[in-house]
Amino acid sequence: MIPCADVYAALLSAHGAQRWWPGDGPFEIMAGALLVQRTTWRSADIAIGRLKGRDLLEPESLSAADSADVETCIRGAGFFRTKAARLGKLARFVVDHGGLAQLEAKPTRELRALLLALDGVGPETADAILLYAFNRPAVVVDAYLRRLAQRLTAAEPAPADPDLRDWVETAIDDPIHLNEFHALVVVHGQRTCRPEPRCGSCEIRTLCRTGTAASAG
DNA sequence: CACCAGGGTGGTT
DNA sequence: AACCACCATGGT
Repeated sequence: MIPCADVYAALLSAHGAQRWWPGDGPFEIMAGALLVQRTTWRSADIAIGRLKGRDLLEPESLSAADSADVETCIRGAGFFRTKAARLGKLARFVVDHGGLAQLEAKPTRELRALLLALDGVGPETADAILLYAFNRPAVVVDAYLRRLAQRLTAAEPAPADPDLRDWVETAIDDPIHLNEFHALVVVHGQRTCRPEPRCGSCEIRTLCRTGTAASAG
């Protein structure tokens, strides 16, 4: 398989540095990771703004908030009942562990296990939180990366998640570049590496081998 | 109208 | 382990 470093270089050349290091603190990033599930960042960001406007984007206030108030703020981000309940559990989790500083002091392994035990936090969200909120070297394996890998390799069956993780880890090991790589994969996936049959003219198509007669050119 | 958007959970086979 | 329905709104 093509080295991940080559793909990284091609994506960077095609799209430029994304600089996705979100600000406004770890807890907001954790909440954002839950809110953005199966929706757009635009919708999630609006929900974040509404929560912040009511001072609900802090562990203490959110854990004590009325669920209906949270639902009102985040309705536009979809699955609002489910996500409101999960946000409450996330806030409670942080409070019960003595605040963010206590969590930040934990080793990555332990922190990941704690995150995975949370309602609504699976592998992708846990790694996104580790990377973006806690600045740990985590590989985010999402649908865009799977699609990109499948187009790169035309493998049948598609590469498994652990293989994708290893593929990235062997090329990139620091959080800043893992962050940038993930951002580039997402941007590329949104702009051109679209679901079939609307796969666009790909900037890194020289690296792709789709195996189909129409696009093998 | 059909499909997609930075998933995860619980139940079924 | 693989597969499925479900959660729900907003944009194209």
